[in-house]
Amino acid sequence: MKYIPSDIEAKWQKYWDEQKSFEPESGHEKPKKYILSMFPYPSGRIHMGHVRNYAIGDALARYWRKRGVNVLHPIGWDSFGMPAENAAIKHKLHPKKWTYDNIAYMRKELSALGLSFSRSREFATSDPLYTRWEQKFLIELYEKGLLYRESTKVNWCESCHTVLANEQVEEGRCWRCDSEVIQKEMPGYYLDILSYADELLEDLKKLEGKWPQQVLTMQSNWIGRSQGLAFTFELSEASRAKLGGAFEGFEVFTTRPDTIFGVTYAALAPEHPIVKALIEKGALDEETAKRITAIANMSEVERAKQEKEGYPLGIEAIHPLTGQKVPVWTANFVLASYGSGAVMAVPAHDERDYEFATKYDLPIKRVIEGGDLPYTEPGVLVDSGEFSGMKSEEAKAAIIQKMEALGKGEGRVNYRLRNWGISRQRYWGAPIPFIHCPECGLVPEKEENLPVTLPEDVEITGEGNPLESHPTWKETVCPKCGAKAKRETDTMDTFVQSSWYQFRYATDPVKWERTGIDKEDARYWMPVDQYIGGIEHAILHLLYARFFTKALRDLGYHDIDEPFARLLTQGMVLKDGAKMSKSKGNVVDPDALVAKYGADTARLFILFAAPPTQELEWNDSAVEGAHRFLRKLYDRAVKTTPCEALPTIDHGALEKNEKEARKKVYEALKKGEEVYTERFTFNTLIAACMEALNALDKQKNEAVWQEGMWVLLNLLEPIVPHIAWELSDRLFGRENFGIIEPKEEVFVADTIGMGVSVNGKPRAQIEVAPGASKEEILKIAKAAVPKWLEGKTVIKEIVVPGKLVNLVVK
RNA sequence: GCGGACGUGGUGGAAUUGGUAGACACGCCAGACUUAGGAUCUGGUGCCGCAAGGUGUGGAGGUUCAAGUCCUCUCGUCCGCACCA
Repeated sequence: MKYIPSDIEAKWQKYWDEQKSFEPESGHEKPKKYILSMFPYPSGRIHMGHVRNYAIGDALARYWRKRGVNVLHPIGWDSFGMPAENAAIKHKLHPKKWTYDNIAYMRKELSALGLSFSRSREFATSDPLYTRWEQKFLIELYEKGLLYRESTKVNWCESCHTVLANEQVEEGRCWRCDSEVIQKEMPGYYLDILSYADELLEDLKKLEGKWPQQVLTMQSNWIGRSQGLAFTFELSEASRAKLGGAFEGFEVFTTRPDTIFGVTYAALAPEHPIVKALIEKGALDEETAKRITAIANMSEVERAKQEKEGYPLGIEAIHPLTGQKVPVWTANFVLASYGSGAVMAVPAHDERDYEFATKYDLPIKRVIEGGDLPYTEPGVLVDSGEFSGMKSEEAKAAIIQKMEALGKGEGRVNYRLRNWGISRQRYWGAPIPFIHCPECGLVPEKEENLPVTLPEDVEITGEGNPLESHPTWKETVCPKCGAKAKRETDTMDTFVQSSWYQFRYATDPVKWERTGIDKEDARYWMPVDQYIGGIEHAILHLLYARFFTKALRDLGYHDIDEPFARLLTQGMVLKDGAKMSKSKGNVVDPDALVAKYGADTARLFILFAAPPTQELEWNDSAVEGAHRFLRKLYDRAVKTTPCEALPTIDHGALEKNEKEARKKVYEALKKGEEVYTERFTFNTLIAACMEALNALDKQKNEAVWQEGMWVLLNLLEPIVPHIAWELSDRLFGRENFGIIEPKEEVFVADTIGMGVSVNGKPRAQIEVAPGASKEEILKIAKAAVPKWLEGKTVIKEIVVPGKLVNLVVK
């Protein structure tokens, strides 16, 4: 009988479909596992990255299912987004049709891989029912003050014609299309992620050891919490007069209040209101004013590349503790977007201030003892009035306290994190359910009118927002007063949808229709026990999803703090050392691979070639190798006699090769436990199975073969399910798909191999009886290496039972 | 610049607590079977050497009876952050 993957795979896929084999049980009594691979964007076809992602998730889901655990392993579609509109422009297809056609096609592709997804919970984020609940959440967040609308400078992508969140700008470029991002003043909706900043940071500790350290570090840096002192620099009287009394002073923030006595100047961002006012009043010479305006128009990224540059503003601020006057400058390195856009400058203890002071010949005053300037380490204060002699930490607290007592400042925490701008000026997204009423202002849509859906008859040109230019869609009435009003035409960032989809899956589909997230279901299934996805989402999606989970908790929808208990970040799939991409022409098509070798080979290779967290280099001949193993497994199984139960074997009566084969089989079984539950290094498990099959091949005992197949097919089922179900069905009626306990007797060896080293160099191999004493082992060891002991004295003997003997000689 | 990860045969990778480095696989070499083979099977394969033996985990030191594993320095690759006061 020949191994024909296509026949076997079609047969079992049909069976699983008909039997609804992978639906979770609705009861909440059994132990559960929620295994989730990040859902795909329906771009048209699946790629190898998907295959890897879902092969890992499927292996875990199938493993737990065999252990009798209630498993939720869902799939869905992150189906709103720009590419659908780009396709509409290019191919004259409606975004909705394009999207749902893609979903249908990709669903087939995934089915062909034999993935054990729950079909009943599949959905797309563009489904109106999903939008309905999402809009409801948004309105509730608004009512709670966690969503607001404001006009401010935003990141605008000229190519995508839309606003981007801070997280979606990478080195000044759009995360999706890589074109340059400009700053533009625009109104938009913001989610107050900042009010969760502390919790988001604090809860990273709970994920320690369960998420990759790298991701935790990235999130922590992104949140960027810093603690310090905020205080107001009052302007001198003359300076106030110069500004026409419009400003009393300006606020600054510092994390080093201990260096406050070292302040020799203050610096404002070029777009600071005081700078603007001075320019408007003509208080600065024309040349300088021009230059400052030019800097203010540069992006932060551009500015970062420039040398430090600044100009004296001709005004003075009063030091809050010494009363001395310090000059106020504007400088290109002061960020308008952080803190209050102004800083106190301590050149002696800050590298940037030092560089600037040196360039413009500003005074430098040391207030911390220590090495060469600029000295940025903490230390003992000098020349700091009543605080001299204190250590930095102590002084920080004392100075904050003093400033608070004087009413001149306060201890404050600042974050690098900004609030999440969710407005997008695009068509193919979830509408933001608000209405602009000339009388009542911003009004949420009534709940019974949800979801606010997209109009179907739109023209998509890539220019402007199609909802804005639609003739009638935005015309509506105010839900409050009934007057004529306009609908909001912004749609939501698609990251909103992926921030809570884990709750959609966790809810029974029938309950979902009626009530949205079900608290009891969420309590049972959440959090996701194992989440699997690419490292590229380390900040964006994973931070948003953590935030949204907490926000929904506080709206009362569930009581989970963190959505993903464990996270595995898979490595990329490469070919010729580069990421697969159409433009490089190095794409390996999963469909073609499945057609040629079958899904099992594709899955086996992708899990065997590298541990899941590492990059995986594609190798066609290694795929052949994986296929060869499956053919061999099939061939040997066909030659094995079927049986109904695990055969009983008298281990003591076996030949050496037979014992060895059993040992390898049960070693593989033990490895399986570890790999499926803790380590996820499927490559080592597959290697162990290969070793076991090789060892079985070296003996002919029928019962040993039966037992070997019984165990190996069980172990391999999560990885190569079709062939495993087929063979197990024929040989054992699938009775072997349960928990198999390792048989300890096979690990009791007649003799144990040990290495003998002399002066640390391996010289010989010996075989000793299992219970041999140290003396006996040494005797055998010495007899094995006469050549190396001749004429020498043994001065030290080290015996590590079962491992090696090391003789130190002189 | 700062932070992190990694560096093992021709290749992908094993080595879980310091204890026989290179499991497993790819490739390659030789042979068997065959009309043929890019099928299958057998054997070999870190490097140098006919061998004995030597040598070997990016490099240099160190700790230890023993180091891929621990420590110090250094080189390289990749990733993240990048004036955040």
